[in-house]
Amino acid sequence: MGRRFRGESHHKVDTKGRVSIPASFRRVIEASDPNWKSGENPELVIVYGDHRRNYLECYTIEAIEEVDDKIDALPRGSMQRKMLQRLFHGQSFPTTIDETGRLVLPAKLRNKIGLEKEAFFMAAGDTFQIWKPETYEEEEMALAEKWMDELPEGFDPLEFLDGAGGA
Amino acid sequence: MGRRFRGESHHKVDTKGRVSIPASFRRVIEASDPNWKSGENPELVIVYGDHRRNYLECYTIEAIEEVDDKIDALPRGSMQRKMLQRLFHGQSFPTTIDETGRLVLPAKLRNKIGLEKEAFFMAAGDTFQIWKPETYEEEEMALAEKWMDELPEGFDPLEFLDGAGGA
DNA sequence: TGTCAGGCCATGATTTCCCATAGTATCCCT
DNA sequence: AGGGATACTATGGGAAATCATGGCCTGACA
Repeated sequence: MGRRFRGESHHKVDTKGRVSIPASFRRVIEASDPNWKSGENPELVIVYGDHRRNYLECYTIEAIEEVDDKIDALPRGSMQRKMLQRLFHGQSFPTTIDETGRLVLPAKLRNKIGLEKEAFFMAAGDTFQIWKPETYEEEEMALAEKWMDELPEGFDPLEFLDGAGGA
Repeated sequence: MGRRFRGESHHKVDTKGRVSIPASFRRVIEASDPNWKSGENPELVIVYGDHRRNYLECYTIEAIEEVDDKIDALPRGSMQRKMLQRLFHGQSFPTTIDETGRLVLPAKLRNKIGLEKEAFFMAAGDTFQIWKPETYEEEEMALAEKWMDELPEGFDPLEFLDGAGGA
């Protein structure tokens, strides 16, 4: 995996669905697009998934190619392959970052996650996610809190770094 | 493999069987037709298969040539070769995309998959599929749901990317 | 001579492209 | 360290191009 995304931030979404993406993310996207040359618009792939997923996951070209290769390696006709193809080939949207550093989210994608005036960006390793801010706060924060609460008293999540237990 | 198809969408089918195909698919079809020149109509091959198949699978020229080569490599007279020839040479229909970006599906093909007013397009790697929307939702989604339900609790299909087990 | 398919034009809706502005961070020079 | 000059960031607006779709016209064929 090349460079990683880091950080989180909020950005305005205009009436045409345009959103600036965090400047630091741009560097990673450029570096992870094998065809990108300075002055051009780097590509990326947005995977939106089925109705159960309420955020958009953005893959760099390198990241999505890695996924594609793994899919190609699965037996043709297998259910696993079919499902992953549906998700990564069907329920995805290839796009580019324009010269002003913006991404255009078509109405279909905005509606899917209920995006309106503002978007929340969150880094997740070699991908990043776009959330409707309210959804993120309500659902994800609640989930994370719940999970943390279930940990044994005095347990520091950092311990997971070294492979401590837990499902 | 050249560029991949990505995305899914719905399009109207008019009384003559004309359907717009997703603009992004056109770019891939053009790029994957070795004879295509800007301003001309790119070619592709629709494989419809036997009565058991209820969708149309569309191959770019490059993709179908790859298939043809593989068939040619099989022993003449072998059953496999015969079957694949029937499927890919017999039960298929070469066509082009017209200048307004539409494909014409002959009545025979529309009837075969029950296509009426609307068609559902779904990318699948180096091919894409055309479904009657209802068929797709009912049959495929049901299959998928069933399959997902049978997975162990808390199992994320993404784990298949890394070769996790399961039939 | 009615029907049907193919080719061509028409139109509204999106999307893309290009330009504009204000605010911040950065740099550089003395 | 001051003080601009410069570069980059975040956002907006309008014009132009493209898309999806419908309708018409015409020639072929029965």
